[in-house]
Amino acid sequence: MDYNFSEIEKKWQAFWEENKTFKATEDPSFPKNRRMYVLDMFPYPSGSGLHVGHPEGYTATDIVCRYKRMMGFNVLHPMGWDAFGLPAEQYAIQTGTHPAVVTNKNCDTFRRQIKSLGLSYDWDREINTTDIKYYKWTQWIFARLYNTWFDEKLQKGRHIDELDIPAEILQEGAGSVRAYKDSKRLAYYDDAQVWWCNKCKIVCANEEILNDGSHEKCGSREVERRNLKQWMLKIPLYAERLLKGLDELKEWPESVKEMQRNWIGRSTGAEVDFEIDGTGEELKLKVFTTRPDTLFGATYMVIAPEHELLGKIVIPENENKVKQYVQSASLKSDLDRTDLAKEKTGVFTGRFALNPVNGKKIPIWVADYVLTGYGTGAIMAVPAHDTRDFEFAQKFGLQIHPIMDPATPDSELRNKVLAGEACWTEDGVYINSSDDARGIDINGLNKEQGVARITEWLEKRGIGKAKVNYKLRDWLFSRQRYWGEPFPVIHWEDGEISVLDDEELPVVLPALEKYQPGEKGESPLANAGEWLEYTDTEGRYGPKNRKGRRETNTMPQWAGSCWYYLRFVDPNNNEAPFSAKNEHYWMPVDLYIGGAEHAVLHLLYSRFWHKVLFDLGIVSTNEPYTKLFNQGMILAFAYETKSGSKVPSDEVEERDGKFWSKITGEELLQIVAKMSKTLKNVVNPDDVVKKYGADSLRLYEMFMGPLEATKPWTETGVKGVFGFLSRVCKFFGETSNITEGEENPETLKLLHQTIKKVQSDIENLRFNTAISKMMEFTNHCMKAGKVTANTAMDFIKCLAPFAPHLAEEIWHIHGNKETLAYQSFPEYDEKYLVEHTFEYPVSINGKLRFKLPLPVDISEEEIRAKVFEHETAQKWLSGQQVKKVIIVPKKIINIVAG
RNA sequence: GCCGAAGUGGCGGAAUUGGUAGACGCGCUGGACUCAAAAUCCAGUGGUGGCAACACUGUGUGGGUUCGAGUCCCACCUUCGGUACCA
Repeated sequence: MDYNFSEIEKKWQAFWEENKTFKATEDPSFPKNRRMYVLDMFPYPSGSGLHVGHPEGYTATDIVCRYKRMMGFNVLHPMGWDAFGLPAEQYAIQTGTHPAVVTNKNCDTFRRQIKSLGLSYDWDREINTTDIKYYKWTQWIFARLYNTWFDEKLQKGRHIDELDIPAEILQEGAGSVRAYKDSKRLAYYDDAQVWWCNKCKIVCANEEILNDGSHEKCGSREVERRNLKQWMLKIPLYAERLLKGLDELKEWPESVKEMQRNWIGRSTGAEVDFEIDGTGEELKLKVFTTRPDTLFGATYMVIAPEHELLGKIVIPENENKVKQYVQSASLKSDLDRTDLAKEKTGVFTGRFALNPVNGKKIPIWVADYVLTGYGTGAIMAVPAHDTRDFEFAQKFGLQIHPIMDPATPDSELRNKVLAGEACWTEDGVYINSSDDARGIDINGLNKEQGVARITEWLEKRGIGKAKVNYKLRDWLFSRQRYWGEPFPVIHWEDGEISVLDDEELPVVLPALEKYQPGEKGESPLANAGEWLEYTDTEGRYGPKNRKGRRETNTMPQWAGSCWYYLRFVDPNNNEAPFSAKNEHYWMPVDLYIGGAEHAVLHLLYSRFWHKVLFDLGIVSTNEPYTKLFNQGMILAFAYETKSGSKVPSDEVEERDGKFWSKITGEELLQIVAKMSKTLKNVVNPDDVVKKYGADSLRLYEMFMGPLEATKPWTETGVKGVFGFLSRVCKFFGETSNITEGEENPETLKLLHQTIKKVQSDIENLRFNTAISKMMEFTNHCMKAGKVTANTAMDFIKCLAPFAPHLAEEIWHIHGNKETLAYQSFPEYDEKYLVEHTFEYPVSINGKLRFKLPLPVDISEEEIRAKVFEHETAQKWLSGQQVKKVIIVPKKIINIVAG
């Protein structure tokens, strides 16, 4: 039979759609361990459509789903759109088109393209984060976050109504109670630092700020950090839970867990208060340190340029200098600060602090190597035992006071450290670390003992305490954009804030005439006229007829993707985000596949929301995703000149295995690079489907290499698997190749090997080797000429998850009426896999000399005898003495002689 | 700098986890079919030497452990990804 893929694929896609073959139902007859929820990271539907990178993960999950259905599982496999995002909004600014129009168009393209690949999604569950029926529930979840506080003792989020209000707060009245509650909520509204472009008058993202401190879009250097009122989420409160939870995730890649651990960045140490000298007030500077044991070596302090006490600390004479420094620091991008890493900057405030362990006066500096977002925004500097402090002290001629005798055999290094000429951060024995008057002495102790002793002393004196610190910061959860979920929030004219009751949801995005940002960098929603106004006619949130203004910020793109996996279990529910029944039925997600770029942020944010929902009893599992897998990136060949400049792929021609520029005639180098518009090396799946069919595309994506590897796309590779499918079609699609009676034992053995290999490779997501085994089997069958119907059908079932269209077609050619999708996957029988002989490789002194087929059940004695009988063995052993014979049954024979 | 992953034919990649290196596919070479080409089919294909049998050599580099190392250990080199002064 000719392989008419386009006809076959059209036919079966229509069949599956008409028959709703892949519709998932909450059928109670499947026990929990026979249900499977397989999820892809849903895409942002960009205007350029799918590229061949998308179907890689989608094909992998599809193979697993189709296989699991054949294994008798009830499978949930949904798809949707993460459709809020900046490009649609920018298009709206330029053209005045509502972003929803563009978004829907893009979704249509994505849907059409994905459907053309024959992926077995249940399209009745399609969701879209920009759908009002969806984002109503995103707002609902935000309201839950707002109304939750974190009980440190129970390590659990609880409803704000369960918060105990201290008696003194109660006494102060309703205002204080409200403020107290607000200070405990997981979501809060406060000043936060954002990048601000003075020219564009808008807030910009970190990535828009270039290395030289200029704004990517307008090129001006008029960018600075500004404080703006923002919504923030207190994710650090869940740091410990998020960290511990990683240990339970046995089926997550270790590398992803490691990245999340580093991101959370737990470190233990102490907070210490330093008195500030001579301000006339009782001012204290709080620092966090992981090395409280080195307090005796603290010779100066550094505070961040943004530190709130800076104004009070600076002495009048230094004010100008410091102001200038702070100003220049605010103009630096993070990368700029980094570039200056080797060249540390800072200025002296003119003020001194008192070292609590010995009362010595130490200068307070301001420097941008101290960050306001980490710890307390201030450090004690111990140049003798901290590399950065050492560099800084050397540059500015600050005192270096060693307090630890290094435990090192390198006496030169040791002497340098003791002379204050080198820095030592490892363990050793303390020196110069006692103060009789204050009753503290750690001389002679080691690091571990020193940390414990000093921390205990600080706590007893009430000037410090042991403290766990996290790198993880509060999550800035608002954007000054139109195309995002509106916050269900009212700002009252009296300054109070309310989150709307559930009955008032959704807050629908109003249509606008113009999508330009509002005055002072506000979201375009600030132009929404009447929509902005809110009057509390019923007195729901306070006094009757109080007037307010709606929140004009919107939520970031993360919001919709933080919980979409939950909506899929019950996507059309209008009463709740999802029913408990369906949540119990499907959750947690059994397999989650997506790109490695989401290893930290998306996965951490979504675990955070999930844990809050778990604490509130809204979901039943502690973690959302049982097994996670990161697919690798698909790259494409690109070309560059000798000098390294890139040449678009359509300006390249190949001659004699070399590459030449069509324009300059210069010889070019072939390199492997990310697909990009500028390199013109983007491969569109539509073209591949048209030329070779969806089954070939699917198969090639999987055959290229291991799923997790990054690998380059080649069209000749697609041709290769296309050839394979054509042979399959030609041989198995032809009923005259089917024979009656017993199957040939060789074929039967290879068939059962194939079944076994395909099965275990799918379970382990190693699709490339499964495919090569099927190729081997097909090659064998074509040589054999004929196979039995059983053999052919078992093989077609193995192929079905990979190339479902062709498999269905062949299945039906052989007279079957039902869809192949729910036929049971063949079982292999060990009895066909048993080998009766084994061809032993025989090595002499580790070098392979000959091969010797032997029955597997003979004794070592017999093997020995047979080996020494062999003429090649005699040749190599003549004149040698045999010292040892190693026989590993069914593996190898090695003779040691000399 | 630090963390992580990886270096195997001309190319993408296999290798039962310490036991025959190069499965499978691409490419290439030769042959069949054809007036010819494409397609298809058959055979060969790590390198060096040899008509061949065969021998030597070979998994980034240099050491080591072992009867035996692509796989384990030590040092180094290269590439890719992540990260940015984290106190």
